[in-house]
Amino acid sequence: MDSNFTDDQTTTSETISTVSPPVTATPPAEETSKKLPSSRFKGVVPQPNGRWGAQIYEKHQRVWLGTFNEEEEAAKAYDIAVQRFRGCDAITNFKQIVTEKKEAAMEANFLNSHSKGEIVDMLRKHTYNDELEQSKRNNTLLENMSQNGLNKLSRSGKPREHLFQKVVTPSDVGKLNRLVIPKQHAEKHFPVQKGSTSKGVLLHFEDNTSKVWRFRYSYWNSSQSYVLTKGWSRFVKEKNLKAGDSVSFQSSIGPDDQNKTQLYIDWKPKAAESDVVIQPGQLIEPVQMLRLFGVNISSVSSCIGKRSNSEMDLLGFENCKKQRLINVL
DNA sequence: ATCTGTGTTGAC
DNA sequence: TCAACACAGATG
Repeated sequence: MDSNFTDDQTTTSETISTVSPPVTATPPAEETSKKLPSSRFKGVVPQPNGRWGAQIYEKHQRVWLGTFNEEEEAAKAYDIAVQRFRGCDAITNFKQIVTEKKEAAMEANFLNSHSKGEIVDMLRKHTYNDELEQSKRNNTLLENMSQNGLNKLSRSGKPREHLFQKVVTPSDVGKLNRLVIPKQHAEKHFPVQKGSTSKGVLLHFEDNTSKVWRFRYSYWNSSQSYVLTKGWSRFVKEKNLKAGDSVSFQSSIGPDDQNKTQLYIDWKPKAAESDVVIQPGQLIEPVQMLRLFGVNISSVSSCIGKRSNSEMDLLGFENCKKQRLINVL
């Protein structure tokens, strides 16, 4: 049947032309017609339009990791996901080039401090790299300022749960007075009755100075988007938010307890591409550079750093029981 | 109209 | 678990 093996590269003579012999026509296994080319990477599947999808399986279910222009990018996305999902012993597409212990530890910490859903979301939106870099900078900053794990506790000492983070778009900080909440996050963390038109609800958020912000939260049928509207522009103004900066949301108690959950909002400026040495105590100026998305997901890595429990939802990890705990920090 | 990513199935 | 395949539904 399939004489269409070897989708090798070797640009052999490709008679792409419209030959189409009337005889049973052995499909070229490429180009438009039928068979999509298989990927040589694990977790990567072809898309009808020539792009590549990444996916990983867990509990008999597929978790979609997004689509990518390059096969290699999709493979890298899978690599990141598989390490978050299955830990350090997971098989990846690319060899893990551990540049520096510190870097590796930072990425490991980054992975461990985000839920699977958050990592998947970053991969889908192609923002993983950006967020990782920001995380690294923040870690460095915190490190310089000494003191440890104050990032997970609110000032009042109550434990916070990170809900999600968004890199704000130009329109989020423009004159529209609205912040679009990515659908996935909105429906997970800020449930609202979709049918009940645009009245929305009033949500209270506390910022890192204990100031309380009230935003109207509603669903816009016209754009099929969840948005924070009334009150948002004031936040943008006071914090001097610029496109590329990030806003993040946390909650105090369990995510299910809608009633008593205290919500928090935080923000951080867009990290610069390189350099920018921040001295301890120095004020951080929001960077005004505007980039689209990150370039490539380079060296994924490492399982240095221990995995903190902190998660009830995941099924057991078989691996990772004997991780070397290297203290880098 | 285009494309994503889900439904589904069968192999490993 | 995994990818191949088809296409419903999301997106622009």
